[in-house]
Amino acid sequence: MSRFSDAGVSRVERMNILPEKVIVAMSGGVDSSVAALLLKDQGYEVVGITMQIWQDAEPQTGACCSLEAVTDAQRVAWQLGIPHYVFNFKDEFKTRVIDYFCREYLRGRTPNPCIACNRYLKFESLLSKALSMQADFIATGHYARISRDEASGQYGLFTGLDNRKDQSYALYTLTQYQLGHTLFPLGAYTKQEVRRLAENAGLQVFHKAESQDLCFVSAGRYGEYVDNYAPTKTKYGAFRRLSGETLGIHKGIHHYTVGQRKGLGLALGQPAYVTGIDPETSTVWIGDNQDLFHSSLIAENAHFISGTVPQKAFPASAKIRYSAARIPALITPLGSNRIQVDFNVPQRAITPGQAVVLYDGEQVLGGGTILAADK
RNA sequence: UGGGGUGUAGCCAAGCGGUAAGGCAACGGACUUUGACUCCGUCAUUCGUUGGUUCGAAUCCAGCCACCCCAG
Repeated sequence: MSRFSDAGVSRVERMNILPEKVIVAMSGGVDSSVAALLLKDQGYEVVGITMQIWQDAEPQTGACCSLEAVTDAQRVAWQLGIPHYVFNFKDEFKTRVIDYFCREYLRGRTPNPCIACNRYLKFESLLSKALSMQADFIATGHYARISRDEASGQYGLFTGLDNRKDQSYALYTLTQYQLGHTLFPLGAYTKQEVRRLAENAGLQVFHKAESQDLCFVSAGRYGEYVDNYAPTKTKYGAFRRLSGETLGIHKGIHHYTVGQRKGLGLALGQPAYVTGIDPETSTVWIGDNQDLFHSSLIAENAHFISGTVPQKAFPASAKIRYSAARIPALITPLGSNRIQVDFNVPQRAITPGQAVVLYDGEQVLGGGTILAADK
């Protein structure tokens, strides 16, 4: 079975017009490889690009952008018969992702580097680069869908059809302009189907493990990463109960996040969780699981994909972390790009720095950065 | 150096003569394109110590050591 069967002849070629050009961000993984494969089969003029973002000579393995990624991506591109280039985005990655990442932790907040990487690296820097190369689109291996409403001309972002792999959460910052120049070829596929497509096409990456963990930090050592990044700004502090009782000494607020249980070293007889972080006093607040539930939050830097900021409260569903269910909520615009989200059901561990993403069914409406849990 | 009490894994703690529960923590794994959560698994050949009694002791007895409390 070969992907070179005539089943792949695209509508574009049949229509006998110049094929549209698309730049595919190839990480060397299964997903972006199949994205390129699908686009090629659909008749696009496909160019593969691997974004070089690692900082040192010690790139991580098993992450989305490691050094091995380049050779894997090259091999796939060669198999597909498409050009492949490696572009250096090291400096931008440093300022837009790593600096942000460390800065947020030092502020007692919990960053989401994947969202920042998507927003600035892929859909600003890479898109800009692609357009300068006369490309019509960029494409990635994200599990999400884009559609255009013919009547209004508006683009919509939707969840990936494979609910287990849906990555729309990390794409909520996209704009109409970006959506108009983006393709997500995997949006209608399941992970299983994607692996099968890769296997059938003879791509050796079909069995590669899922990428996970931070791509720029060794597994499980992000705390040390921040320590090294800003050795003079990290400092020890106290674990304290809401009652004021001091329970112990912690390694620095950047080692903790709201809802965290592991790594506290507090043997209290009951599981202990981080309920809050105060950067002013370097206090990490400790409580029980039940202390983590809140039904309301305030988010800042709200973004609406439609480009129109709602003026009055509206119902939607929302999720407060990547792997969470969408929960019915009432969204209230507060002005200054802030929104209030009131959930029907209390949510566990609403965490400052993380994103709250708003949905209408399967459509992503937008989102914001959580400032604080409320009530 | 009077009296009383307690000594079981990093912490808490069952056990009361029949061959070391449980919780917390820790560690490992699964899950996961962020941080987390969750789930699964591992974790005392040994019960402060030295002897004794017994077929058999963490469990009974004695000495010693440590800590705590109450007294003068």
